[in-house]
Amino acid sequence: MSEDIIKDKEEKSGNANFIHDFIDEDIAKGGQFEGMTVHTRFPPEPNGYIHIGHAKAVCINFGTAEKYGGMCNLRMDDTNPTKEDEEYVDAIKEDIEWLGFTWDDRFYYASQYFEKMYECAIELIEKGLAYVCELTPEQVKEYRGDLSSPAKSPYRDRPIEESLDLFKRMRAGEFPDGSMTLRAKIDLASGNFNMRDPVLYRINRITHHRTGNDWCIYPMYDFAHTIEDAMEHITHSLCSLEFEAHRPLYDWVKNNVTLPSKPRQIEFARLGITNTVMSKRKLRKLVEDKIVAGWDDPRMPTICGLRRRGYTPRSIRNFCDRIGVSKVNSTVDYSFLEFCLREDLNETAERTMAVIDPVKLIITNYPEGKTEEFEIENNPNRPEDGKRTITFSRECYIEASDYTDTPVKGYFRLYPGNEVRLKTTYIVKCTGCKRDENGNLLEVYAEYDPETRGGNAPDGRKIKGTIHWVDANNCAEAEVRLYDNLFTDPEPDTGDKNFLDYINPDSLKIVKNCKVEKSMETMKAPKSFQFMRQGYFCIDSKDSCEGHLVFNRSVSLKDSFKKKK
RNA sequence: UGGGCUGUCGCCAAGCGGUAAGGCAACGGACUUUGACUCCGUCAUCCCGUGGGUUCGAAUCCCGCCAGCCCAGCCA
Repeated sequence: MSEDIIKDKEEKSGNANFIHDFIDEDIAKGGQFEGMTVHTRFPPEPNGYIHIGHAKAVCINFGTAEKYGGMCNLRMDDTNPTKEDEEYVDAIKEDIEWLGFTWDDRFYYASQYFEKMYECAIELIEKGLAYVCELTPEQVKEYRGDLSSPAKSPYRDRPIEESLDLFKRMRAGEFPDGSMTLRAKIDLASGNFNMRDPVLYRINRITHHRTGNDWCIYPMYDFAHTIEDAMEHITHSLCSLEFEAHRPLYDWVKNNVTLPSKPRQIEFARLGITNTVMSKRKLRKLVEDKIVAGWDDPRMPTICGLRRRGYTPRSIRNFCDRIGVSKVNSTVDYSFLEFCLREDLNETAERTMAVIDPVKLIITNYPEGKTEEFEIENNPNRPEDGKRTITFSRECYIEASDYTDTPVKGYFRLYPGNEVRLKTTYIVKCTGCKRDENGNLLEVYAEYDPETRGGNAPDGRKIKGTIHWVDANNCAEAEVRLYDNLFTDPEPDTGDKNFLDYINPDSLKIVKNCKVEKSMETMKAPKSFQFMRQGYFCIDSKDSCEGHLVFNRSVSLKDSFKKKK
């Protein structure tokens, strides 16, 4: 990660982080972490695209390693071939890389430890800590017991030699799928169901995307994950809160199997965002039901969706950093994510003028056929971004909302008799407009003051309104996509709500025939633009956001104007 | 009902016994060649889920209660 980002973190986040406190304690007391540098990992299961919730986990794991001068591995947790596919692996790597994190050569698959895991299982059996169970899935469920009564497991006292033999034959493929499992012998009466002799291995004949048909038995998460972490010498395994109840099992495996290290698992709260669903199941439903165009639809909270929406890697990283790390279930306001983006764009995005709802403005006293050139800064906040040349002539396009016949108090854009500045060029005085028989605005007329080239009045008169425009004789046409939240309910993801009932029918509006500066034609993107609140436009080039147009008037200012009335 | 975890402003979040940081949102105002941005101000004063207790002093320690979340996949 680059220095500016580290600096950002220090400056922008005043939040403490309890994980750091734990690690500080571990370092201080030495013990199992004596002489070890902090080592973390991000272990996604390659069964879908990663979203902003994963980004939080990525930032925490990579960020923690970085803070302590350690390393963070990227590991595909592919222990269940039923759900996984190699196609997601590349997508996940691409998204994490885009976020700005690197893992160098520390990229692993859980499946590469299958042989080691098998050996660990043998060790447990030999120690009398695991046994082969022949209960059917239904029976296991039936025997599990409940809150007040312990589980039953008729095979747990099977002789070690017998379990050993059976387990080897399970691996050899002698038994059908689902007929047997390897179970840990822990505590059938535990209040924690995860400790009631949990399954360690199941038989499942499915071709694995990495190991093909080498295996017909696959390890379960709790058993496998602990071994993966230990094999990679992970010191701190940072995961989300729902694994809290699994920690005793993680520790059990860690303490009963001979492993190269003993990692510590620390859990943090996962991310929720208002008006958004974050569960993979629900996101998949949105894609399958064609409610959105795909996983990378700009309304999706996926990293690839946010990328097309115009989010920058830095804005997402800053967001993840500033929401803090705690154990409280929380739902962050979408407006906070937007704030983090605006903050970044305001600083870095190059501006271009564009008109969404164009109406022609004719400057009646400007010579026909004449064209002038003006230099305009690409980013007023960053002179080093240079300037570009735009043209000005007798006709230009302005927003229809920048004209009114009858101004209400506080309106200081165009109306008959009023003066307004066309950004960077001249001050013009409105002289009227033309409408069709239905009252639709066709053209607006104005006269310019030749003495005000550059937008300054020699007599020092104040001009309250400045509006954006594009040269009608030198512009391009574009389609603009206006995006809003996909859901109308703040928490479509929770409770017994049917999240599909809260789909926002206005989450996408396509506006054609928008006018944009000619220079935008030369940008790589197709003529399609996305829109975000506060007037930031992005050019949607399918894979990435090629640029941003900052354009304040049309929505946010209209809104604030309404409020002032 | 068993086990685990959590409760500080509308939303995040500091605080770790000494008298409630910060950010977002909101609301005022100043400034402004995009009514944006920026800047200034307001925003928990019988209070930190709640009831007790300990203490000179508690959001912070102790006990009880209430609320919410997670766990009974051969998912992760």
